Amino acid sequence: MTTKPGLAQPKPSASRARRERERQQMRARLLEAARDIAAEEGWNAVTIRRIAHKLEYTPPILYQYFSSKESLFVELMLVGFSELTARLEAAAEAPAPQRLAAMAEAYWAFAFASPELYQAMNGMDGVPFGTAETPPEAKTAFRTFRIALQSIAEARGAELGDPGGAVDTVWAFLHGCVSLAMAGRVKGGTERARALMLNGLEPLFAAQLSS
Amino acid sequence: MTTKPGLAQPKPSASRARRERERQQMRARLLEAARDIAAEEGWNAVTIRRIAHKLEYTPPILYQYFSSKESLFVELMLVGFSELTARLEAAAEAPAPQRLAAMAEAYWAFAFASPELYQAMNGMDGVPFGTAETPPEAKTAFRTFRIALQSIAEARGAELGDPGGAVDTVWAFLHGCVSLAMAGRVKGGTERARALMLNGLEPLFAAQLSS
DNA sequence: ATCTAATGTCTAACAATGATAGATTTCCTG
DNA sequence: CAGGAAATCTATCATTGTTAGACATTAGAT
Repeated sequence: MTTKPGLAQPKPSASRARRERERQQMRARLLEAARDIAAEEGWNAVTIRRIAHKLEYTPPILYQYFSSKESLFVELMLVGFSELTARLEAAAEAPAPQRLAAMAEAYWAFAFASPELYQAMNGMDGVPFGTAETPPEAKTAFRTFRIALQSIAEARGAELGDPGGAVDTVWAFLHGCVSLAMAGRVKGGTERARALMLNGLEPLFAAQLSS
Repeated sequence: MTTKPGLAQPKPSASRARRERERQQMRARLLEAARDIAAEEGWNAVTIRRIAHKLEYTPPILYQYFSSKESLFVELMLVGFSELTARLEAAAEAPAPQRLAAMAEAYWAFAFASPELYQAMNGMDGVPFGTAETPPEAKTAFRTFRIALQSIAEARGAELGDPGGAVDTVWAFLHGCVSLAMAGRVKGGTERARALMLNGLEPLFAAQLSS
């Protein structure tokens, strides 16, 4: 043995990189398959065998890329936060007077464009969240939101008394509106729920301003 | 056959009533067992065999009282709405100036006193809600809330521009706060989440007043 | 070019789950 | 007491997530 056998140093040889890339692609394909099935038939229909079959593999293949079915769900949750962040960042570019509404509409649009991801992020049984530490993808989404809210306050010549609290408050309201709407629990349907959300947004935000 | 065999008339004979009563008691015991297990170990641990074993029965017993495991969940959801209604009604007795906060605290207290029911009511995968028609238990909770909000508005010499919309809006906010807090996604923990909820409540409600 | 070791994938099986059919017991009613 | 209905159990099913071990393929060193 010419080298210490303990920790295999990366050895960035020729095709080592390709193998790793292919591995990541396979992970992505598994995630996409699970997501597609969930989007079409709901999370109950997402089974290991269905995922594997969709890619023309056999069931145990999943465990070469994820430690369990649940860990695949967790990863999809992170994908969800990333996609949400992208939409929030885009909405933050809106001119200041409409920026608040744009953020809310971005949140809403994400939820209804990808309900399967939204469900994976919120409340789907089996996805722990607060139990472990908050994942960085969620922190990023939160930070994007905070910066946007602060910029809106600034544009009004005020500032947020408690920026973190303001984000939590607004986020909770948006989530509540989406959650009830998605469950079909708002009388006038989703269109009305969206209007109620936009109505409540402004006073809720204004109350977060200080000085 | 002396009578039409089609629809068996009730025949309210002697002990027929007791049988029916016992049947309802057994249903209640099954529901309670499921709820207890969920409260102690989470909904994932609620299995047909666990429920039956807890009552010293064999698994198929459940199907003599419920058409499926899911239908038992749905029934527990209804129990949840009933218990929530009871708390809301009690809170509606508070003096007008504190009544709004009392309603919110009642909602919060219910959620954290019976998280297993709260989860069964909201978002737990496998419990359809908006799909079918809204169950009467949920309508009752909603109505209790609406009457309370209207009474608060009246006490302030105003009225709600859109009573139904006001309830949906406030409800969404409360649900969002509880949901995020329960998932451990509010920075300062549940105590802070509760404070944020109470802070946001007033401006959100005030914006629902008209004239 | 060939041998060896690692990597990827499959076959076969496991225990646990929700659910059903049919036998069996228990209990009411006539 | 007899007959039937109601309640419960035994045994079994297909499906689920998961693992162990065999097989094949490829990478890297000789």
